[in-house]
Amino acid sequence: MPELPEVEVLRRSLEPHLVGDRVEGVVVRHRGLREPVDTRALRRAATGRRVLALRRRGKYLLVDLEAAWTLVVHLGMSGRLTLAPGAAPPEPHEHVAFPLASGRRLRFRDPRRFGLVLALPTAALDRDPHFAHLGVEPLADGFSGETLRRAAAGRRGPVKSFLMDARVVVGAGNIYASEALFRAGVHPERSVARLSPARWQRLAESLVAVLAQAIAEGGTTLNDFADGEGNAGEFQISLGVYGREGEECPRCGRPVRRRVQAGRSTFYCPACQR
DNA sequence: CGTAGACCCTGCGCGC
DNA sequence: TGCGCGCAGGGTCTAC
Repeated sequence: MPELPEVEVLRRSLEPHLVGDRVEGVVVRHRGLREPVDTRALRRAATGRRVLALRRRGKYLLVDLEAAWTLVVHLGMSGRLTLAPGAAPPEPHEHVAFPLASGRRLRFRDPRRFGLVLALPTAALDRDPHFAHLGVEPLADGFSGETLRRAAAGRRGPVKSFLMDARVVVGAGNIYASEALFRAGVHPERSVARLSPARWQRLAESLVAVLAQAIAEGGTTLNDFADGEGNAGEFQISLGVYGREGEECPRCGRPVRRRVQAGRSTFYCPACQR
């Protein structure tokens, strides 16, 4: 479900409802996520704390709490984080829930259990192994083609894998990597060693533009993405190539192709992307 | 060192 | 209708 735009849409939708509320407890129904849920650590960090702010780093949602604790939530492929009335019965796959002083419940649901919920000291986030290796934020000031070009120096391999490498730049997953490459006219299998500075710049600008537009349109809802209030996104209407194998390229009209790269589907137009 | 592939897990849509 | 297969928005570990 979630790449950078979806997590950012979620953050914005939850923020006004969550900030100022207080976590009253932690309910863990299934601790077998990407990493085992540490119930005691979550309770110690969160119980009785007010929510101070919601932030995002890459595809991680960060819930800053009093006493310098931060809840870290990653949605994996199928995770959802929503606010529910406190009396609502647990949904299927509602693995972790946080009852709130307002009477509501923040619930984490994740059928595939590739997601993550943990607590860390706020000041230690950058040093934590989950974050220490992460690359630049594409929507931060200063991100440019030069950022990408420098990171690619001495590297090999296809540019699509490079764009999805969180050690380089965070936030682009399978959808937005394909879309940024399409907008930039860059073939997904082109080697990073063979891209001119001008084309790196086009690629960086395309990535920023596609992420920003996706956020503005509420994210991409292919199957089940919804923000914290349950609203679906609309960016899927604006997708140029992703999931459109065989359909007409919106630019040249020739059929969009799909091929598997590093185990993931890549969609592209062989005529427009070189 | 960097890259490719397997793997974690459940659910859905498709073709037979 | 039922069943098996392939596929799915992520990340990490291992083998080369």
